[in-house]
Amino acid sequence: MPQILNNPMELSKKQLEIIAIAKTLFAQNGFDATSVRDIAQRAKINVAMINYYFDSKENLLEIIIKHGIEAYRLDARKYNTETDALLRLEKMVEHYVESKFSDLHLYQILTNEANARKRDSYAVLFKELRRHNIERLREVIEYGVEKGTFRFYDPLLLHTTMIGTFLNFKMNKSVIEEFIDIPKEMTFERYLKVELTKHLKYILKAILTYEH
Amino acid sequence: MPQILNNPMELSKKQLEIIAIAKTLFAQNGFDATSVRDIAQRAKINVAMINYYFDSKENLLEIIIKHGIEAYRLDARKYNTETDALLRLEKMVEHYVESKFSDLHLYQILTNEANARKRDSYAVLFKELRRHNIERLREVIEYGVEKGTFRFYDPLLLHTTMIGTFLNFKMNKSVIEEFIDIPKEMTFERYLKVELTKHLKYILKAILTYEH
DNA sequence: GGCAAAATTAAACAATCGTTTAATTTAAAC
DNA sequence: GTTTAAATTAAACGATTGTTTAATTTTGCC
Repeated sequence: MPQILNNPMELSKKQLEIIAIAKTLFAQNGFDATSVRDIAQRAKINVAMINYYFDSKENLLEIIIKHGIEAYRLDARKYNTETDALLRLEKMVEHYVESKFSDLHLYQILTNEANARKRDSYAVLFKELRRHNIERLREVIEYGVEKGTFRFYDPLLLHTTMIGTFLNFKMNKSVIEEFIDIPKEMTFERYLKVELTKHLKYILKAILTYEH
Repeated sequence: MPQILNNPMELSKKQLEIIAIAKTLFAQNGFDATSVRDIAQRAKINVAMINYYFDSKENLLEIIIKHGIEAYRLDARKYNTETDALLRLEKMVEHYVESKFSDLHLYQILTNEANARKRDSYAVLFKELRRHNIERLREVIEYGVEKGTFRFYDPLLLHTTMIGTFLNFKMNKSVIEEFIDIPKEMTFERYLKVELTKHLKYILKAILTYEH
């Protein structure tokens, strides 16, 4: 008699532990290249427990995504306090990077799987999330235009550049390590976060204030 | 007695046909989610022929990558004819987008697999390619700086933004189709190429001429 | 036409996959 | 302490995986 998962947010400690391990493996090796036995071994549980807890491997992925996706939703209240358009933009970038870094593994899974599995329910969730964030970006741009600080620029294109830069930055760890020597006292992730924030602020300001 | 593949560039018609089909499937579904039987069925050949021609599925992937990766190498002669720094930058972007679009499927495979399989030989090739292209970008930037047209900006970061924007633009087909209505007489790919080129030119010019 | 090499086939291989079963242990409730 | 449900286990399930085998067909050459 398996435990029924009516509410995906009500997860036991053991389930959260399995989720954390599965998330890491899915992000590192991909969904298909990760077997339920890999997960079970790392979590020190019996293989059958995964089906007992999550019904199926596919459903485990769905629960992982549904459980974490809200962390990536831009919250306007986090930056709308700034009245200066440039400062508001900067604050939005900080909030944006912060939210992505809150769960890097999940975001990698989302980008990998949501594109390979366009049919599934979480692809819809991902799309809705993207639409939400593009709208938030549009608001910040239009605010700056009203204030006379910005020229208007397509938020869809800007969002594409932001997401793309973020993902590529994160994926190219090995290349970056080769090109730049990171201060000893800094972790790579910390460095990534600081430099990415700086870079994104710079390019967004440049694009939105560019006189062509 | 299988045919030995001493020179990966000497491929028969049948082999090229298999490669084309495998490339599409690997890009669409991922390497692991594509079975050799899927490939054989689509190519209308016996499953054993894949091992006969390519030794193994893994080796097929390697041959696909090695066979096509050179198309992505930036060739300075394609844009160095321009003496104006801005025009040279624009020409480089055109050449850059053109090269990526010459084989979209392969580029998707590269980004998906080169990150999941850091150990393999083609990951090294991919890294070397990236290094080459970053250096070409650096030259264009420094040329503009010498001419007094540009301010210097880190080519690694710029390259990250270019690649990332490109990949995300390409992956988000469904979102873009929702936001923008594409002229009936235009294919989505064509639209993607035109808009991406325009966008990349704009943001690069903005970043490199930004007065902060 | 005969012959050797290459190409192609169906079938089987062992390994691994996600999942289910049925038995057993643990935990909670009374 | 007994009872009932939940948790956990080892084992097996059928399906699919990449690959190999051994037999057959096709091809190119003299």
